[in-house]
Amino acid sequence: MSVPLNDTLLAIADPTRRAILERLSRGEARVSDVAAPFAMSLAAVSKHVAVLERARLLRRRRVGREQLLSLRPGPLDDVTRWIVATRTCWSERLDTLDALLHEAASPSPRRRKERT
Amino acid sequence: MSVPLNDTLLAIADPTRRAILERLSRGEARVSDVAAPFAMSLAAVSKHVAVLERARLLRRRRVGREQLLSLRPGPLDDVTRWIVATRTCWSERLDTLDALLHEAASPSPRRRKERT
DNA sequence: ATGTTATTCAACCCAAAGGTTAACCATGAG
DNA sequence: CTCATGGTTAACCTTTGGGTTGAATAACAT
Repeated sequence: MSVPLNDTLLAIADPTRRAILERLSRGEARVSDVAAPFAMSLAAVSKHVAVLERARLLRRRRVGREQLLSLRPGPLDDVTRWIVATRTCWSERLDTLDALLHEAASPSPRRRKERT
Repeated sequence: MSVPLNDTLLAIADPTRRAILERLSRGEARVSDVAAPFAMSLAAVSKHVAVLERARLLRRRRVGREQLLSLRPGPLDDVTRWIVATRTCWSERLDTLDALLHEAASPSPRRRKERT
């Protein structure tokens, strides 16, 4: 039942939805509450909430005719994991090492317009 | 010179672009190299690279007629920061705390008054 | 000079995303 | 029952995003 990374990223790659999550990070709220700060229709916010729900980033709890939304940050961990994995795998140090090797190995430096 | 969080998230919210970044995390590569694994035109990949470049997630280094691309993971840190900030602010423990309080404090939890 | 390689650019196409309004369900209040 | 409240759904519109192809640019090889 784990959520595809892409769904998670698509979900948070929108300012409105991030604001919703931030709001929920300060406690439960109804859809209307969450919608209040935005200059858009309730229907639009409802759609955003649906996207976040499909991405398992929030949970709905029906209480009578209202629905209390609460944050479910679990899927965000996969994002963090991807970032960590991508940014630390070889990359940087090896990058600079590579640059050093290139400089050292090439006797004829073409032009040094390159900026680092 | 910092990049808007939204640009960073939009940039990595695409499987092709993530694959490009993963490729670059294993070292520099030319656009053609990066394009090879994909079943799409070079022009399409070139556009993806442009998106990543605008998001400051990679750097281009012109060497003759080729362009060496290398990872620039800096902006990803802002993503991590946002995730940490969002997921740790109140939320979880308070969620469970809230649940506990409801269970413990109200033997007959009819409803919570919130008439606004 | 001519051609080849590496890459971008321009003009399109199509699908998806984000928004709107209006109609539609539920539930709680009177 | 009736009505207002809270929210979703449906139909629609417009903008954006990802893809294509074909021509353009730029550097190197011959």
